[in-house]
Amino acid sequence: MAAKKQPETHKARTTPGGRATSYDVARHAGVSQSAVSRCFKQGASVAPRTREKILAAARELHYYPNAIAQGLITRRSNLVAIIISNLTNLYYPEVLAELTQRLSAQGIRVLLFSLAAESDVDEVLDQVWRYRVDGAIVAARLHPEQLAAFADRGVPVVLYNRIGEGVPVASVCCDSVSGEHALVDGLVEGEHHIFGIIAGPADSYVGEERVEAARRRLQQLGRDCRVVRGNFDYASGDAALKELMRMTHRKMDALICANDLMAIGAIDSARINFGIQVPQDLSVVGFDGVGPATWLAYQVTTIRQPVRRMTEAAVAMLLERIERPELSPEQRLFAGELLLGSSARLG
Amino acid sequence: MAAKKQPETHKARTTPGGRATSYDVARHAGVSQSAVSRCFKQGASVAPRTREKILAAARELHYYPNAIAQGLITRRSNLVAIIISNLTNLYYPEVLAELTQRLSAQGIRVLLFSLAAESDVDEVLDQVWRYRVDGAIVAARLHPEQLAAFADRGVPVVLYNRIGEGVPVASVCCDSVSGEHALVDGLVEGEHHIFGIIAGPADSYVGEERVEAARRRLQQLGRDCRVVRGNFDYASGDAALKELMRMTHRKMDALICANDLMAIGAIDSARINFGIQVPQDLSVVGFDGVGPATWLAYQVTTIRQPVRRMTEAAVAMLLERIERPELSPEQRLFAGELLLGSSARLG
DNA sequence: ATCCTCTTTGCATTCGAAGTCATTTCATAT
DNA sequence: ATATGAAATGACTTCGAATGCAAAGAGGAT
Repeated sequence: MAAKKQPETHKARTTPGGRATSYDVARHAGVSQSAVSRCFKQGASVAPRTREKILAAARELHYYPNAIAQGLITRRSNLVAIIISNLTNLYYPEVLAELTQRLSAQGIRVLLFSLAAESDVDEVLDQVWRYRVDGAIVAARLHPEQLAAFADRGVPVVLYNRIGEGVPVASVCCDSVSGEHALVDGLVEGEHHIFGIIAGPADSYVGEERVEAARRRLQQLGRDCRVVRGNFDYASGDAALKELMRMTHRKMDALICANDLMAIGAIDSARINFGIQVPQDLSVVGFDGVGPATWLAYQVTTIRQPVRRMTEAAVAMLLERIERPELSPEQRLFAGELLLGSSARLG
Repeated sequence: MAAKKQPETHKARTTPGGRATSYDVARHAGVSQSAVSRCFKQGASVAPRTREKILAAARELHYYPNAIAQGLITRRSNLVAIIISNLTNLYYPEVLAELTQRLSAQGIRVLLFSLAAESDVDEVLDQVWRYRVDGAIVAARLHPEQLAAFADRGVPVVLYNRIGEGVPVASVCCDSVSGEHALVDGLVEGEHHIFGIIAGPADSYVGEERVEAARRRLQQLGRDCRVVRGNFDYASGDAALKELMRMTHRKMDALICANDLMAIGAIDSARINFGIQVPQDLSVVGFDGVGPATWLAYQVTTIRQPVRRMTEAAVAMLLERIERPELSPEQRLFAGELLLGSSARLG
């Protein structure tokens, strides 16, 4: 009947209000705490009858293993930090949702950190260390020292759409170069002459990379271009377009934008503020393949990032590194898909 | 020199790779572990000189208190679960970012759960219990039993833009009724005659509430209307518009949409598929006040939800209830702001 | 110097589950 | 019936920080 003897420090608490512990379940089922623990561990040795008893007791007491206590003893929190700078980017929510669901499917929980300003990174990292996350997926700019901190602490990181500048880090990116080449080549073949570029903010890795790629390709093909900087949002697309129209005396006939949102802002601005026809008078291309890019009013010709494959790769790489921290940094580059919309006349 | 005597079970580990514990810091500073603990606790009694020594040692060893261990002993994880059904909704990313930042500012971390399907709720809750979150903010549909589970376990919840159907629960919502009244009144005064409504999915609380409010108001004012169901996304706005045009033999001149995204889909569809002028031939109104609603091409007349105030309230209510679990459920209703765009001719 | 109070400090215990090790149970082989 | 190995089980310790309690120290008043 009664279990041999259990340290009586754990007094009976039949869980009203408070939550049941493995001791409660053990007492209820007339077994030891160890048995309860084993019962919830895959592949442990428990007799079928005992398991039944324990599971019944657990169900009755609404027992759920305390992940906090598990984390403490196993040194595995099953938590992964996701650090994203600006969730309002329109492209990130999709990424976040995908990552979260994929990690969940692997039994891993997401600790979300959303930055209002890049300067908040250090405070965020402070918390990341405290929670002993098993790893991190980062879509925000990290200084080399910050990356080094991850390495020092043995916390695997995977960067999303950025690389460790100078420091080797695992990362997944969408290939800006091939994407921009496809766009530029198409535009050039489409007989455009005056090129404009709307760049992203200077501190954006992909922004700079895309613009550089486009610019170089244009140069290779003997085309000149004007560049104006935006900040990835709709309003800056509008503003940049106005600026470019001024700079080119309204002669610009091809516009390359560092992301879709600015492309959309520019298209609206061209049509509404200047009465310009897109794509007849002006071809506009973007990058990302966000939802609004396919809206009837825009149908932006753009490069769609393979978000599903990228997030899948990010999660896979992270999990690999959690299991085997010695794995060397690897960079995976995914080609985007050219989405032929009707915002540009490609050749 | 050496500290009196410390249980020698904690062997010297100078933290290379592994992370320093309070014992490591204690040894390094020549004090007891308790002192280290107190040093990191607000308002504890530590002599200034000792504090200095300890902080220096902590800095040197890169010590960060283990939040997992803290959570175990204090029974406070400082974690809050945020459960959101569809992050792709365009409205939620903003909410999520706000919530996350506000909670962070309060020293609370966010455990994010994003649902692919509503049926996943139970699995998610399982994890919520395991992680002993201090509370939860939920923007997803919960059954009464699921809500009861929160109450049983003493985990405070705040619902966002939904209410506990039947069960009293703390919640913040944007007032659909006053919002729709303003829109409907404006449309009626603007001399519209054939009204259409694009509803949200049947399982959306706000969707149903908005449509009901609009419908009743129209009825009060003696106007009839046709209702077609969408699912809150762009494509369904397009589809619903087509359906409504068919139903009204293209005579509809006022369209009320349960959210902005469908309003935008409908506007595009009207203009592009039917060559209808908005707002000259058809007035369209939405709800939410999401980013794209203010784009030049749309300028949707809509009700903007006071997201900042709502998230602030949600966080405040949750924290209150974490401190004082006995607080009774409260429902806070925020009036939205009528955003006069140019997608509708209001009187 | 003595006594008393208030502040510092350390010891020991606690949180809840995992896992090591030793012991018991049980089925099978002889 | 006995030996043997495998399976099942329990006692105990551990993870890292917080905290009640008692002891030690620091000032102040007398």
